[in-house]
Amino acid sequence: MSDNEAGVGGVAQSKRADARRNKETLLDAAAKVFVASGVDAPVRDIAREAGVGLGTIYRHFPTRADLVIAVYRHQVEACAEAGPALLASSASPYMALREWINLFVDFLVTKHGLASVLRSDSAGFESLHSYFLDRLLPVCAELFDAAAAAGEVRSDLTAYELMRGVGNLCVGAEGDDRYDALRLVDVLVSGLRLLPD
Amino acid sequence: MSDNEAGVGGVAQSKRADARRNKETLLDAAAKVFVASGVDAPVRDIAREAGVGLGTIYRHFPTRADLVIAVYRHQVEACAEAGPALLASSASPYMALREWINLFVDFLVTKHGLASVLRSDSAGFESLHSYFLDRLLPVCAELFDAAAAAGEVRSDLTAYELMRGVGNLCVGAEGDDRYDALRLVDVLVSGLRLLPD
DNA sequence: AACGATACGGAACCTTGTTCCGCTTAGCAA
DNA sequence: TTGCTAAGCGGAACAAGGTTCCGTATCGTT
Repeated sequence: MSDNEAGVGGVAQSKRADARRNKETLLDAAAKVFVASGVDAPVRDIAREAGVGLGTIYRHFPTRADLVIAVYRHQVEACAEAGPALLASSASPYMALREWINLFVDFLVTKHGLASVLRSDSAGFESLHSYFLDRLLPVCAELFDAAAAAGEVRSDLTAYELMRGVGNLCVGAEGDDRYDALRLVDVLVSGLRLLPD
Repeated sequence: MSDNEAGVGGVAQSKRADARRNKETLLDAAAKVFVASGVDAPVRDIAREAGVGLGTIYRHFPTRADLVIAVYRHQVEACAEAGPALLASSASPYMALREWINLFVDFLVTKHGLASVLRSDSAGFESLHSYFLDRLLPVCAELFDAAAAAGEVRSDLTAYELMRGVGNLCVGAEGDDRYDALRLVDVLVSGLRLLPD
């Protein structure tokens, strides 16, 4: 992590509030543009979307690649942080798991172009996949275990299997209108349920 | 195939001799530059290497991608054509097979960057891999079967297995100085030999 | 030898990543 | 509140690479 980030779960730190705000704005804008135009979208488009100058982007992210990586990590982070929050706020562990998986699927489908970045052997991208797993698997496991402990879901599978299952259902989404990954995942997650009968 | 190419095994046809010559020169120059600098080498470098202007490149290959594809096919083609030629000129089918496999390995190691092109989902690159197999497997089989028929090599494996074996030995070559794919392949091919004892 | 079609070279153009620098402004001190 | 100053900002300018265009040179034919 760079020098001006708080630890896990923190938010960009900086002397000046506007700088912090801009960095956040940029990450959001970049994410939006990446979804709309793919990860190859020009830096200028992101600057425009964020309403900032090119210089501002390059101060926060020295190269284009740094921005892509930051967006990816930012999204993984957001997804990870949502886990405990949902667990605390939802009516039941199962509902929390269900909602979290929706976020997760959003991320998977959205990252579309980011997947190719993961494969790339360009400098700086190689550790993203392991980061992804390291960060999200424990979160998924926490939610899943909580639901299992509450007797709401079957427990004859692992959190890893669940994540893989969801992930695989999302493969090839986007581009095939006849295939709704979100719906399939919903079916899968419904299938987890242990109905009291 | 474009409109001004002869059929399989042919060479570029064109009204004017200089145009034909230039196309050939370009393919060679591009291959050379790709090996030296990777498939991302600038078009200008290729023009310089070939000693022609940019316009010449773009007349023969409407886009950069067309050039890459043409080089790839050109090399597959050259490799394929070499098979029967070697069979006719070599001292024995086994020696022909051995020499052909050297060419094949050259191609594999050389295509290095081209491999990434094969994976790419950019327009125009998707059919290259199947072209590769369709064209080269029969050639390899012809040489292998000839050597087998002459009793020079063991015949308890298929040409496909041989190609896969050689291909796999070449994976990860280039970039690891401690690994010499060429030598390993030589060992493998030597192992094919049925020594009269 | 002359001529028309074909091909050539490379300057010019466009897009995109990156750098640079004068101007603005947040945060602090008096 | 008012200055002060360094952190930040915007965007023009630059660099690099793909692509286009067109005046010129060359080929093949008559």
